Amino acid sequence: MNIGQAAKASGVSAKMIRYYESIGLVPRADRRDSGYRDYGTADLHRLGFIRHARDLGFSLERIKVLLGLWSDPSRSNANVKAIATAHIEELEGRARQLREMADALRSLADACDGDGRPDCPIIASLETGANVPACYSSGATAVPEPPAPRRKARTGR
Amino acid sequence: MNIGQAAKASGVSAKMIRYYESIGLVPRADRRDSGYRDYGTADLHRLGFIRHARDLGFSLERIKVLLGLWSDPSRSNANVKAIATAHIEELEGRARQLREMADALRSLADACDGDGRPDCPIIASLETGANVPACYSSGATAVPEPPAPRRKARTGR
DNA sequence: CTGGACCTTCCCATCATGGTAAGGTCAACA
DNA sequence: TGTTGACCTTACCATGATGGGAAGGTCCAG
Repeated sequence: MNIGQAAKASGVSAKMIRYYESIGLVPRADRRDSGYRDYGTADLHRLGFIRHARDLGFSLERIKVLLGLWSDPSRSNANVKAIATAHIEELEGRARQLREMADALRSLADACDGDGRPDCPIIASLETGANVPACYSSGATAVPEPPAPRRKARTGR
Repeated sequence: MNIGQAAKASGVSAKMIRYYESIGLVPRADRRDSGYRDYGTADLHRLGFIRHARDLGFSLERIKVLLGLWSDPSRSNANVKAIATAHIEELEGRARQLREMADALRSLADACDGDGRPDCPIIASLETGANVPACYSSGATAVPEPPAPRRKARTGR
């Protein structure tokens, strides 16, 4: 089976299949005399596994671990569950963050008339930072230089 | 004010300030004789605006537009609101997708005993794709070759 | 005058994916 | 048989937003 066929069958693009091979996520494929890669059902199975894991948002790094567990007949489902749980928390954290942003922005948008005049609470909040969640801890204008480590703090100049 | 000072005051790293300048998001900073960039309150204000927009998840591309509207005294708040609304939908879409993944994975994890044996519904679902949301439309094994465009469909070789 | 905190530019890495270009292979059809 | 065009190969570049580091210049307090 050519790489294009494998791609269609597995839902992983040919480009990605080659990439996965290059980073060692899948073993080097068999080659025909022409140099074409040749895939069998075991390869398809593995590619499908990878695609499903990607569909669940797993990073390739973690998928590598999952593949190892998959092919380990003496694996512990506790290990698998631990990886899954960690990943769930990451997903939920990211989702929460996005939701926070969306909520904050929606309340700003709700306060905006959108009647064509320049007056706009959205712009105003971007100016001042009011009602903006500051996801990256910001620091900046908020904290007044916490423990002041040992930086020279070159005063303005 | 040096770039480091501006970074601390605005919450945007020096690295990013230079990058924003290089892509034209902020105007080229004034330079002192030494070649050092020199920032004033207007610059800080602009950097703060950018940071707040980033905190709301706006892309630099969209922030460029928002900055244009910000500095346009005859802007229409309808334009601003439209950008915000589009962005809210994007954020919610992404959040929904992450949440879907998390939910799907959580139900798999809940079905996994985690008792140390190899038996694992998480691994099983990754193999078969059952209960995996297939966020990228997958196609693959699901659809039976939709309208079959006009591809030769090299049957397996 | 020296040390070290700061600045400059330039390049590289991330993560997963897509695009393109230059060239080789394969099968179907005239 | 030759042509056609769908397919394959490798290699390189791009994305978006950010961080890291190197090599070298500037500034100021002690």
